[in-house]
Amino acid sequence: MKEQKLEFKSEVFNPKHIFECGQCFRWNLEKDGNYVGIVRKNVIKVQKTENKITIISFGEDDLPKLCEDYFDQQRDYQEIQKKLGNVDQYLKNSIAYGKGIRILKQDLWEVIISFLISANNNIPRIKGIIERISKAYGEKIQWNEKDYYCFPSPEELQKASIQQLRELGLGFRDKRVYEVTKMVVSGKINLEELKNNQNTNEVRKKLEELPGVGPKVADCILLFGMQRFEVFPVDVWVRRVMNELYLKQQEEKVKNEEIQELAKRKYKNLAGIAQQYLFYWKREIS
DNA sequence: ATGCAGGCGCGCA
DNA sequence: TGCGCGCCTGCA
Repeated sequence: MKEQKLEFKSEVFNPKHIFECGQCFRWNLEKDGNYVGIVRKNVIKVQKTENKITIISFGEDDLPKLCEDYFDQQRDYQEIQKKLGNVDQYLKNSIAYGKGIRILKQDLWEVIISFLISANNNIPRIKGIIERISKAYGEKIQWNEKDYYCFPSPEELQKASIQQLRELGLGFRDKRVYEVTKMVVSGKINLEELKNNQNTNEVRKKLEELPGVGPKVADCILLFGMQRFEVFPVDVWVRRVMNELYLKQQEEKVKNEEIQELAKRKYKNLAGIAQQYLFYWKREIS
C-alpha cells in the first residue's frame, strides 16, 4: 500500500463524462470537484485542470500500469471520435457534448454483478447497493482517515446468504446475485475463458444462461466488461433517442432488434461507443 | 402519492 | 415465438 501520483495530458479524457455516462457505479464527485473511485484494490482520485489530468492513488497496484489498463490509454479515441463524428450530424453533436468519454476497462466480475443489480433499477439506488455490498464483504482500505471498500471477490461475496443480500436492499435481485456468485466460485462458469472467446455471439449466449442476465444486461457486460465495442445495449433512453433521431415511429412499436440493426448499419464496429455518447447526451439534456 | 427506474422470468396463447 | 404481467425498493 502506497500513495502514488501521476500526471498526463490527454485530449480525450473528461472525468465528468467518463464517470457519469452510465458505465460505472463506484466513482463519486467530491466537494472539491475531483472524482474518487475504487479500482481493484486501490483508491483513485482524479483531478482535471485546464491542461492536464492528475491521478493520485492509494493501493497495491503500480499506478502508471493501472491507468494505462483501466483508462485504456493506448487506444486512439481521437480517431474514434473522428470516425463517429463523420457518421452524421447527430453523432457529431452528441460527441461535442460528451467530448472525452472513454470506455473503462473494468473488472468483468464486478461488471456482471453491477449490471445484474441494474435490472429495473435507477442509478442512485444501484450505486447504494454496490456500496453496501462492498462495505459488507469487500476489503477495507484506510486512507487519510477515511474508509474505502473494494468490490468483493466471488469468494468473498459467496459468504452472503440470499437473506443477507435482501437486507442490503437488492430486492428480487438477491437470488440472482447469489446464484451467479455460486456459479462463478464453483467454476460452472469460467470468466477468463469467456473473456478470451472472441466470438461475441457465443459469449452473449453463455451470459444469457446466467439467472438475471437478459439481452440488455448481457450487452452491457460485453461492452463494459469485455470491450466488445460493436455491441449496442438498448435501454429505454437509447430507445427513445434512436427513435427520435432516426425512426420517428410510435415508440412502443419499435423493436430493440430494429434499433440494433440500425446502429450496426450506421456505427459499424463502434456502435457501443456511439451508444455512450447518445445515452449521455440524452440523459443530461432531459 | 402512484408511477417509474438502465429488465428478467414466468405463464399463457 | 410472442406477448403481458409481477416483482423489491426508493424517489419524485
